[in-house]
Amino acid sequence: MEKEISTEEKIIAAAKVEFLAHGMAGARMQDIADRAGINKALLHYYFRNKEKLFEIIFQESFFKIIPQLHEVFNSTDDFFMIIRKFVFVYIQTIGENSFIAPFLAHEINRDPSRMIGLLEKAGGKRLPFEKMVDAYQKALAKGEIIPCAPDMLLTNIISMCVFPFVGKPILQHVLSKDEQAFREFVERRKVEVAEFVIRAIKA
Amino acid sequence: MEKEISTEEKIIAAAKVEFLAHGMAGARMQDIADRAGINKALLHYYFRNKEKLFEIIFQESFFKIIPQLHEVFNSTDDFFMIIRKFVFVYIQTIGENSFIAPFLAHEINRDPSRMIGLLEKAGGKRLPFEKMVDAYQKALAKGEIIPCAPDMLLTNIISMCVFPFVGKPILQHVLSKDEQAFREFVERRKVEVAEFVIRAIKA
DNA sequence: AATTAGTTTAACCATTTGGTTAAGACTGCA
DNA sequence: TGCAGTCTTAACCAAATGGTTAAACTAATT
Repeated sequence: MEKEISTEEKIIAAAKVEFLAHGMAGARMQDIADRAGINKALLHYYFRNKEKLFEIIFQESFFKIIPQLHEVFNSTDDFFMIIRKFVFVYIQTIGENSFIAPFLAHEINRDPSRMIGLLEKAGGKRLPFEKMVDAYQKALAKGEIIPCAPDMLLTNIISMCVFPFVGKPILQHVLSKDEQAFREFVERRKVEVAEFVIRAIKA
Repeated sequence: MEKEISTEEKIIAAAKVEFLAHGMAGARMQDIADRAGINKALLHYYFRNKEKLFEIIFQESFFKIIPQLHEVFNSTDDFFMIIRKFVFVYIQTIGENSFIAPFLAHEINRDPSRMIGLLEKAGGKRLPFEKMVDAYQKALAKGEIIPCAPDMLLTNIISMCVFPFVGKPILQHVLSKDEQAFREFVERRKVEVAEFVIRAIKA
């Protein structure tokens, strides 16, 4: 039985590779067409123009690594377990699509309004942080953690989860890690980052 | 007494703005010329081509926020003070040039070899990490800290210092901070990140 | 077989973009 | 004053790039 990949799917896949590698400005429609095994005219037949095609890739990438937050913070686990799960799932997800983080970082800095538009349209207005603050306050009331600004805490956690992928080439070089060693490093971080955070905030 | 800004300086300043805002692929030579108040031919008279001009901006940006590491780790301070100084200086430096971090992140991911070439040419081959390991081992021997992988520790510290600038638009939105609030947030981080790290590793 | 709608292609077009040319202006200096 | 080197400009060029057109192919539908 065959795979049956539609032309549209081939285009999307090719566009993803090109846009993630070179960004909106650096990607070439001709290269996308070549990679998809079609010609430029067909590309424009399926997706009117570069902007439209980019929008699709951006959106798909964005929602692949942004909104995992909600579910984790909804659970009835204690605060430390929430942190463990959050870190694990987040590093796992980004690691499976490791080119997305630097791509999004660049494109969002270039035009933040695109991201804001997406969030406003799709999401129930920025719940994740509020949910996280709730969990934090409960833990504080139970005396499990020391007082610390939740915005600081969340920023620290996200930074440690995301940055290794954005700064991968620098870290790889500074720490003398080849591809294999870097993968193992990321694997360890799935649990060690959480323990690091917990040691920093436990009462 | 006049300012006396040479044409060359005007070009560099203009190129910096355009390249940092749009990246190599997105920046336009015409825009750089316009911003510098000259025409394109003069631009090419001073800097042969786009690549050459980009190289200069990249290099200047790179060495502005990368090698602060050396000096801090050389001091005779105890480990905790080293961390405090490192975090403070690093966030301070990046904060003063807040567009450099996302610019470098993008360009280094696009072509890591450029960074590696720069480091090999200019630096005494990746000392910072070794220096940091030394300081770590001394602190461990004195029983000041618990055992923890130095590569993890360094990655955590750098992540928390750098990421807020790379992911600024996202963080700003998630945490509902306007420009002013974000500046104050960064200001607080200059000391709080270090204390966070210290709590996580102290014996 | 004829019709029709969706799909695919080769050739073409207009604009943008990095880069060049040739000539003029300004400067210090003999 | 004239000369030489530096600086500056308007006009121009070739290639790349996003996008279009019109024709042709394919597969169901009548």
